[in-house]
Amino acid sequence: MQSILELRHLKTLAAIRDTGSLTRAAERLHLTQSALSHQLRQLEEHYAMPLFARKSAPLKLTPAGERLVALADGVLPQIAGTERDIAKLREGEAGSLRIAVECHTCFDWLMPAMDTFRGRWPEVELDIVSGFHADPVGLLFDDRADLAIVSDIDAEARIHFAPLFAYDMVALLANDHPLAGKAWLSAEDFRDETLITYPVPDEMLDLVRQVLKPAGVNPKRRTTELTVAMLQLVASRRGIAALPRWSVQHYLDRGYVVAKPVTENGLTARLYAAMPQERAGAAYLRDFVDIVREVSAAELPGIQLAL
Amino acid sequence: MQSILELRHLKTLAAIRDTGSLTRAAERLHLTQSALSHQLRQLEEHYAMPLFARKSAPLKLTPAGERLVALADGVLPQIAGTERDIAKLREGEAGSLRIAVECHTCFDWLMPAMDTFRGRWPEVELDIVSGFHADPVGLLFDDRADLAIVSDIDAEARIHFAPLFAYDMVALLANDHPLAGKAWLSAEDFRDETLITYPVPDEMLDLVRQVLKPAGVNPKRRTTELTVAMLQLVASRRGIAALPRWSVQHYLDRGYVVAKPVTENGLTARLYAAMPQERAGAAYLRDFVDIVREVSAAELPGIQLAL
DNA sequence: TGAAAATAATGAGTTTGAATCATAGATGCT
DNA sequence: AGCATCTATGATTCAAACTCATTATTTTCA
Repeated sequence: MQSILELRHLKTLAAIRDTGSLTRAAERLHLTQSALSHQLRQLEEHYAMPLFARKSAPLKLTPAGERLVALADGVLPQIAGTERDIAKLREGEAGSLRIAVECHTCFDWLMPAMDTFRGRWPEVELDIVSGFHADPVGLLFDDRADLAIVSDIDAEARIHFAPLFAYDMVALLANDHPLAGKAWLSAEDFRDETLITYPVPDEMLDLVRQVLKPAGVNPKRRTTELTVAMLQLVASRRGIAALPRWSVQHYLDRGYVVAKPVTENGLTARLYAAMPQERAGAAYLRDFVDIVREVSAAELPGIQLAL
Repeated sequence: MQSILELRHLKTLAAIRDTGSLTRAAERLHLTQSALSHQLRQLEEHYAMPLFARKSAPLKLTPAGERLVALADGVLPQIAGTERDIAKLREGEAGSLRIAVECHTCFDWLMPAMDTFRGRWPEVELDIVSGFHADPVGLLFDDRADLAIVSDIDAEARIHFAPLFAYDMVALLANDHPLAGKAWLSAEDFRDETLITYPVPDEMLDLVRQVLKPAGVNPKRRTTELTVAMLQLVASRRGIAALPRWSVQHYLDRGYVVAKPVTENGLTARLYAAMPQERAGAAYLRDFVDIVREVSAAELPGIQLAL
């Protein structure tokens, strides 16, 4: 009558607690909903107790379930810590992580991710390659950066692209803007407007690169460094901006401006971490990618981890 | 490239550290040596590092192995604690554990086992049924005890016998005793000696019940309550005693008296915990049995857990 | 040092059981 | 009510954990 409990079960329980449903937990663990249901049934049979109050959404834990989740919260970080320590033994404590960033909004999630990383890998030299570069991947080849945050994959043989997350870009308009009545905006809608952007090359603006340029639309421009300034200009009817929905959700909730999808199907931006192929196996680089995904999923509303 | 580590591996590593060999660890885990060897190889491949320094006995851990064992030491008790808590949720905190003991030497391991038990199950009423009873199992039927420590299994249908451990009984003689030259003692050797025992009925003395009585040998007796007093009498050439080897190892190491096996193959005593069948499933009773086995294996030299 | 004994590693074969697939049953939402 | 979403169940598949049989290695002891 020995224990059947394995770490697998603890990971499942923690995921269910985090996501509130078997289906979403299964997705996160790259398993099927059925697999988790079977796991749960096995545990409940073994302990001869229910672990979740069924017939309720979100799934609610029983005291026994709570106890197991508390165990998971205690144990899983210890496991992760040990595996990091072993990677350090294998690869050495040190290393460098110079991050090249091309997008302004990236700093919103990059800072907390770097904080977490610094705590876990204190010996790794952590830095941001300053300035906005038209070709951040080039910095990898020149050994001026170890990792670049990019928004598309160019088929570079020597570069490994690790998916981070995806999110919707939305166009922002003044509440009383004539286009505010439309369900979504087309490229043509931008032709006679002023486009408010960050001061970066066109190739780095998803809206321009993926929508306006292909349609031959090239509106007037106005630039600013700050997201709040862009919102201020939009609200003052000085033009239209396009930003990640998560970066402006706060202002949308307060009715400060309105958001419209770009094109009928919306405009989805995808972010990747680009690394030199031969170093992509390094534990601290892979852990950085994991941290970014964790932190972003927790802090940015409405992003998708699967892309 | 996610973790393959499971609790199974941690249990294996801890067992190897405790026993110092794959073979003994496998025995303890009720697996084959081959299974553990495969497990280890899998782990070492996954971490791309050796976990043990081969070509040495006892097996010596590498730093990575040490780290994993440290993890096991941190995690496994948490698992056990959680499973106890769940059992308490299922069966209630309370209960009673009145222990009937028939052997004097049992107190040597019973006290520390009870201490550990009290820490883990503070709500269970813990008691020793005092006095030495000729039929401790009878106390179970009368509901005057919940568990009895006995040295043999009578085929009682309503009683469950959980094996505790086995050990060798040895005869103790003064260093210059005439029989001290023999390799082992037969029943006949006792005929003209004085047998020094605890003051209990003959049925409770393994030597008498299993060796002397069958051979029709009934030597003179002298009794005392205390083990040290028995050793004192033996050393003073007042007679021969028979005690568990583990209980007198300390004195043997110091050459205070000499020990001889009884009969050519020795006299092996076996201890069992007897419980009413219908209550044998209770988590705290099963945990008590586990605690006794753990504590005894750790404190009593030369006992066997498998019997 | 060399032979015998003990222990670990290896590879093939078997079995277990964890996951998936397909589907039925619940539950919640408008 | 009825549709959409989520969970449970049973059959099936498949990976991998274990055992068995054997070889290789290490330790012990004459």
